[in-house]
Amino acid sequence: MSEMTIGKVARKAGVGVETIRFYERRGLIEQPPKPESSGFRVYPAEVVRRIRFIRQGQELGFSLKEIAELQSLRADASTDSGRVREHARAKLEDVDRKMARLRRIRLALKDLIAACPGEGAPLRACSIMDALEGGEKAEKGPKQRKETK
Amino acid sequence: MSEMTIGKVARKAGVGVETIRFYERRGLIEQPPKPESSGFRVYPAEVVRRIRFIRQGQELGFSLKEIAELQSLRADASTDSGRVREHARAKLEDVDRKMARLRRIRLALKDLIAACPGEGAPLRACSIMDALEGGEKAEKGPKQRKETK
DNA sequence: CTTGACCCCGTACTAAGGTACAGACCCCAT
DNA sequence: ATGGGGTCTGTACCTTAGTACGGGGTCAAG
Repeated sequence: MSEMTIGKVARKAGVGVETIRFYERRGLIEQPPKPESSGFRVYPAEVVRRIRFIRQGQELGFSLKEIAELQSLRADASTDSGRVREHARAKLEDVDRKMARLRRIRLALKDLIAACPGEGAPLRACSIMDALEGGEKAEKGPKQRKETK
Repeated sequence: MSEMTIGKVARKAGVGVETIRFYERRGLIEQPPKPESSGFRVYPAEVVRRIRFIRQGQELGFSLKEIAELQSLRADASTDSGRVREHARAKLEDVDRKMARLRRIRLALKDLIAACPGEGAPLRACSIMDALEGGEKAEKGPKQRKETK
């Protein structure tokens, strides 16, 4: 039951079959065995998970190249675990940065929502940029410093 | 001091001048006044912030179109605050979804790092996909359900 | 043994988001 | 007044990530 043709994988993963072949060319998913005569790709169920991982990664702003790197990060007997660890650490920092930014945007959106009354109410003026401002160390002091050039 | 030419803005924001003009064409930054004779764009300091917002948004997986929408979300006397609130709420959910995904990837990376010993050590086999598996409600039961088609 | 639904490969086309000229203009320091 | 930067508009080109064929093979049902 865990073997599927490309079309079925595509439907399950919510992408087109062309996309799967494209990912294969890019090395994002290993090419599956094509049993003699029939020449059709036969996929293990797991590939659906991998494709979904790819799409989620993209929605988070990772390029296909970065996603490939993430996927190839694996700790096992055949890899240099030190290098993998370092690489993973770098990616982790990346992720943490993204999360920090999302948190700021999140707060800005909440500010904005709070500024918009439900039905008839005060309505404090507010934009995303203003709201972000609040979240940052807004330098209030005298504005003469640096960047004279 | 707060007025700048395009080149200076570009340097401060860390992008090329062409990029700024491109954003202008796309309506991501309003075109600044070009004082008579000189014909050069003159920018207020604020535009640097806006450009940085655009770039951060992109790193988080928002398209320029979405970023433009975010930027135009503003609560003030001239807008329909109800619509703005709804829109902001939708974006907030978007952001929350992204954060949830990042958290999963984050945990997977930590698993991976933990699986890689510092200098000589056990080394548990582990890949991103395996680590993500752990984070999800991995259905362990008998695998015969649904998707017969 | 034909027909409809899939699959194969290869190549071409798209859309988004820039990036790079070309040819001309402006400005100010020497 | 002139030369080196910087800017203007406009068009062309590039990369990433698909999407869409065209021409052909496969497979199971009827």
